[in-house]
Amino acid sequence: MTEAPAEQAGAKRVRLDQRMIVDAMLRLARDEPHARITFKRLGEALGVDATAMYRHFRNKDELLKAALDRIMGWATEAGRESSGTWRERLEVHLMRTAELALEYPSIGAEGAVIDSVGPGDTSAIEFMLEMLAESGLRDEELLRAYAAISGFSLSQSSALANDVLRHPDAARDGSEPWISTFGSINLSGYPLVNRHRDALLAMDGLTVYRAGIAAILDAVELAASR
Amino acid sequence: MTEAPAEQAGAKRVRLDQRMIVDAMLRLARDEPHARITFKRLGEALGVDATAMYRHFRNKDELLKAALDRIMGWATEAGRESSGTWRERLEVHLMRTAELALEYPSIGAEGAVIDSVGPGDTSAIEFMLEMLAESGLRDEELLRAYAAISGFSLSQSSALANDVLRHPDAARDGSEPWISTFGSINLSGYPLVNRHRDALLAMDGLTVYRAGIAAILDAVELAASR
DNA sequence: ACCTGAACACCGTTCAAGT
DNA sequence: ACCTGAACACCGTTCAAGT
Repeated sequence: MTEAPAEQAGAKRVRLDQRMIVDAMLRLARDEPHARITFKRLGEALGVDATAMYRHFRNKDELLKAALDRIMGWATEAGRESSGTWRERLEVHLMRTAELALEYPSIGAEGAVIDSVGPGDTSAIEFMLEMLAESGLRDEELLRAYAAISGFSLSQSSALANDVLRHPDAARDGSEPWISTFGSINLSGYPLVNRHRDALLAMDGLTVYRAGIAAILDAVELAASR
Repeated sequence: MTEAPAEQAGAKRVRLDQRMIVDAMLRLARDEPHARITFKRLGEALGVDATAMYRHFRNKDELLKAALDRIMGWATEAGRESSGTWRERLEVHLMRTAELALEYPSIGAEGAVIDSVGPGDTSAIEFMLEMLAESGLRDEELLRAYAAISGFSLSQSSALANDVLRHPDAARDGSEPWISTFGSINLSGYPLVNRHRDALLAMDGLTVYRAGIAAILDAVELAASR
């Protein structure tokens, strides 16, 4: 569609650095939500050869890691800037995580695959531990709660992002159905599925995410109250 | 390594069907846990050209869907054959789901990406609804619980499988660390991460899975008791 | 020191040709 | 009716050559 847009028209040779590349990658992820990012597209967007990125990142995984870390940092900022109870602030952070995964699908999709462990990721862990410590949990219980929450949040956000990425006509607000169809299956053999058929098909991705978060946080409150 | 093994040495022309292809794919997924399955490898294993599969499946996604549905069916069988309380039986099913994803990494990795919606998948939904109905939950609460559990189980199992798939030396029993390293990050800026550093690094994938399942089922019991 | 561009070893998928 | 094999349009990655 768009002609290869050299970012600065005058510049003969573009001077790259890691920051610029990650910026371009994030921009691309947001602008082309239904396409996996390739070095070719990235190079076009930066006005640079497709292989130029290898001067600054060992491989594509390292690049994705850096981009993912930025997103994790943003999600943590949202949590830090919020006010309210520990649960409300944790929910702000977790919802922002899913929103950002949906906004940058090709990055968010990697959330379950890569552990970035940069400053953004580490600050997210710190924030979650902080909120859970406020709930009253300690030691092993604290860590189990962190595991449950971060595991769910990352892997389910990644699933939501993958859904957008793979379906060219998918909405980006988490409103894609969790179960798209029962196809040609005769549901008479599955009485409960049959009874709840319409409700199951009406359930969207973000609803599933919210349900998981709510359940886990209910369990955290229960454990903390004992 | 291995020479292209035509399955039946005598057969001039191999006669394919969907079942054979899915069988071969599952065998390959189990035997080569650190490699994504390609049509080339699948064709070699079946003694057939790489493009022969297109007679039986529209594309690779449809094939993966069929294989995933088989796995979901097995996980459901494990739950059905178990005895005990609804929670114990549900746990059997959920643990089996993760185990199978780890045993067939290249199939399990797709669990969060594809909704198979074949008989295996549908029977899994039916089983989960059945167990949750036994807990006493009804209607919206039942569906929210189902959403939380199936969302977590599928997406987190898929994350575990991806971990095996992408790391050539990864163990296949879920014992891969959830956080592999804090790299070069100076943890003095993250006091809680720093305090729990060793415990965080000691946490493995299956522990995270168990923690999530336990939390969600605790919440289900809490909701059911009201 | 850093970017280019040819080259390599793959992928999934299509399609005309075989049997 | 079903499998073959050449061909296509991609990928990530390497490396010698440029500047």
